[in-house]
Amino acid sequence: MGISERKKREKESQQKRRQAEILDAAKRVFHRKGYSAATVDDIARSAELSPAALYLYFKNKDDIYVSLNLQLLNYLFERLSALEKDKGLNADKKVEALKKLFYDVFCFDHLILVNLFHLQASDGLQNLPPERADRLNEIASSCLRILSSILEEGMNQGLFNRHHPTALADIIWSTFTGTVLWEESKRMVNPEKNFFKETFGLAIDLFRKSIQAQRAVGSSAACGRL
Amino acid sequence: MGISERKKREKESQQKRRQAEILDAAKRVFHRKGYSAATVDDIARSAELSPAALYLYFKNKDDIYVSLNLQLLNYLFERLSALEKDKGLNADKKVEALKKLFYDVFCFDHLILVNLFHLQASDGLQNLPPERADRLNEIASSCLRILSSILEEGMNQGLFNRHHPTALADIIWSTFTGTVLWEESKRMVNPEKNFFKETFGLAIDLFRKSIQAQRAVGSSAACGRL
DNA sequence: CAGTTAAATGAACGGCGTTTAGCAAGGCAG
DNA sequence: CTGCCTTGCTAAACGCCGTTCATTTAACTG
Repeated sequence: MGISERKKREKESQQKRRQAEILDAAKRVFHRKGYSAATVDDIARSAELSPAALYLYFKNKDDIYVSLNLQLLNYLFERLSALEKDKGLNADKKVEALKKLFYDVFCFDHLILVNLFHLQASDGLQNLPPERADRLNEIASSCLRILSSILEEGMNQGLFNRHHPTALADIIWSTFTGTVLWEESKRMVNPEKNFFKETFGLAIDLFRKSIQAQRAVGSSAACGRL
Repeated sequence: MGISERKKREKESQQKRRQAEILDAAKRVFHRKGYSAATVDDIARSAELSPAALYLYFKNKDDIYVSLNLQLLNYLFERLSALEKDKGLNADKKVEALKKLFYDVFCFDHLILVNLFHLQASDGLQNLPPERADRLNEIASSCLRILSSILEEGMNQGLFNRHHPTALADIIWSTFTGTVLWEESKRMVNPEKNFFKETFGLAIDLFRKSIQAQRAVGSSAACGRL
């Protein structure tokens, strides 16, 4: 039984390795050709497998694609978790740290990121294995939850004016999403320019300023939500 | 010659009418099924034409789609133009008016809007007739230009702190894009909820507050109470 | 060596965007 | 009316691509 155990383990790890190989190949192809132009044949060839083989490890093309997105969301989640737990920073500093954090996520793989957002509100999520769709939603809302808890922390510390934390988190996320898409779109005309870092950095700076409680000038402190 | 002129005119207007009919039919289908699920057959059936007939009036499916988006962008452009020229509002009030303006654009056709943004940074724009692609870029950058000129006006009036106007315009546009996508994405889980107006309104309020020159913060603006 | 299982494939299927060759109807000259 | 041309449209076919299935190959077991 020890032997059959080992075999089972080896089999599983072998399968995971294949999956990872396919994902790597897919990533290369998606990079080169974009989502819709990349064919399953391309991915298969890049992975040195037959197209049919991919369907032993993924349900369909979208599934491959979403799996790549999950890698990226996982990275985002890890970074956000670490930031949330960081005792050395107050909430305001944490918001400032979002500049670098999201920039790193952007650098992690900005092409995948663009298509993640495309997927976000599209109809492409309907024929996914439900387990994968659930995981996607779960991790996305975890990230949002962390954001809003950081903001709430700031309000409780008296650093930020009171607003609905969820709404603020939505705004941060929307700004991130929109900036990635818009800057990427501009890059299709001017491929060499990349202003994501500057634009998003400025957006976060303005955002911080707009929610910071101003102790000296009393009037703004009364700002309430809704 | 008068006769052949008239015939020519009649023919052209007849063609335009067909185009408009097709676009209306396409709009209905895209609404019902979304972009990728909608087939050319669906659109043709809805327009009571054969699929092949559509290709007499549009280059391909994407072309039909982009033409719909152009209608929407035109609407946005008209509204922005009117706002820019409005003598009754100072720059700060104009920025505040963006809340309603963008909300109206959202209401104009939020499903088309979502897909406009999908298209924005995707590879779907490569096989368009260049005339259409140019028009798309042209109108989009016109809108951005108006935004940034409103902001610059505010800076010159001493209402706003100095920033790169283009960067600020990008931020507004990105926030709009991102909010539409994110709220639409949330609506796929909870179809009855729609927080676009509130979220985007708050985002604009915060944005205004963050760029307002301190002195000028009089009665009108200060806190983003909705 | 036979039997079983796992991994992978080649070939085919079906949907869909697109193209092409050709048809029907109306105008117009003779 | 007849033959011909133009205009607007279509039926059928093409080709690409995602996906599936029957089959093969290889490895392991007893």
